[in-house]
Amino acid sequence: MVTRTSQDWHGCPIRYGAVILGDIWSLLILRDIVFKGARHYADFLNADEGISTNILAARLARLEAEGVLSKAQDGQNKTRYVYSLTEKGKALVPTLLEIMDWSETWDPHTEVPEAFIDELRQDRAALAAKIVSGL
Amino acid sequence: MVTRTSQDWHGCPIRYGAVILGDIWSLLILRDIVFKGARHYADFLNADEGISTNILAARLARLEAEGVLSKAQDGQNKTRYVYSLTEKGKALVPTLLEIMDWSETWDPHTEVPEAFIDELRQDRAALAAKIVSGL
DNA sequence: TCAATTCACTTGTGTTTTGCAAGTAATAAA
DNA sequence: TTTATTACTTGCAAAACACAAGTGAATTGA
Repeated sequence: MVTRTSQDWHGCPIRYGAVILGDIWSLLILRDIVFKGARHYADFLNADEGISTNILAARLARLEAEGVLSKAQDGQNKTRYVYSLTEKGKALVPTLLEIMDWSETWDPHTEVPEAFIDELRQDRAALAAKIVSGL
Repeated sequence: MVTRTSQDWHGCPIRYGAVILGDIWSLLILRDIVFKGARHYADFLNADEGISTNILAARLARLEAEGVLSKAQDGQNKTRYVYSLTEKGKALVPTLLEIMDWSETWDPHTEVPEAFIDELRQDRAALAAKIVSGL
């Protein structure tokens, strides 16, 4: 049987995607890195979503293990690590944009800048490429 | 345009989307309804993912409360209920397709029929419309 | 007609995960 | 040398979850 923590989740594309996207904290970490310029542990902690430090550490480790994030030392400073998206991680940007489009349409409280949504709906691929190039 | 330094998005679209998509079971329920023709409680239970009955009931209730699913009596039979996607729920199909595209690309174990992936990559909007029309 | 079965759940119990507070080790700055 | 920063780990209580069993309404079969 397949449980939530099972390693054997492969085969179905939705189920595979759910390993990363089917988790609130992983989604918010990706958001922070793509749209808010988060790069360090403290950036994610201070995103005001209230993630616990142990959960953040676990999620970062999992995203790294899944090949979505990579972790590297930050220059000279040996206490700092920089988290960045791998190619596999960057390839999730269109999915994030699709979620944003859906939320903007269906949630009355969601407020995305109009220029952004216009750009998104006019040519999503171009916007995705632009965002990825700025990462 | 929205830059990485834009901090003040009043209703964050990713966070809103995470309410529904940031949950493994909700994603799998949506998959079952869109791609496997699941309509009844038992269909979701027997999807061989090992969801517990209490969790399934909780997720169906939440998806209904969020306006993604609707629940109706199944014809004469008063013990059966039919779950179906609302317009808001149908609007999630493109996101599911995007996830499938990503998984097919990045997970070597994911197996999506080639004809499906071809159709998806050639004209995703058309495929989404076709799937939605069949729901 | 009435016991058996189907269906959609709910309840109880033990386990796992999470939230929260505090602590730690390694560097860096003062 | 002391204090601060950074990225965590640890411990504990609370919540969520998995699993098994049970419930009640409706339907089917004899």
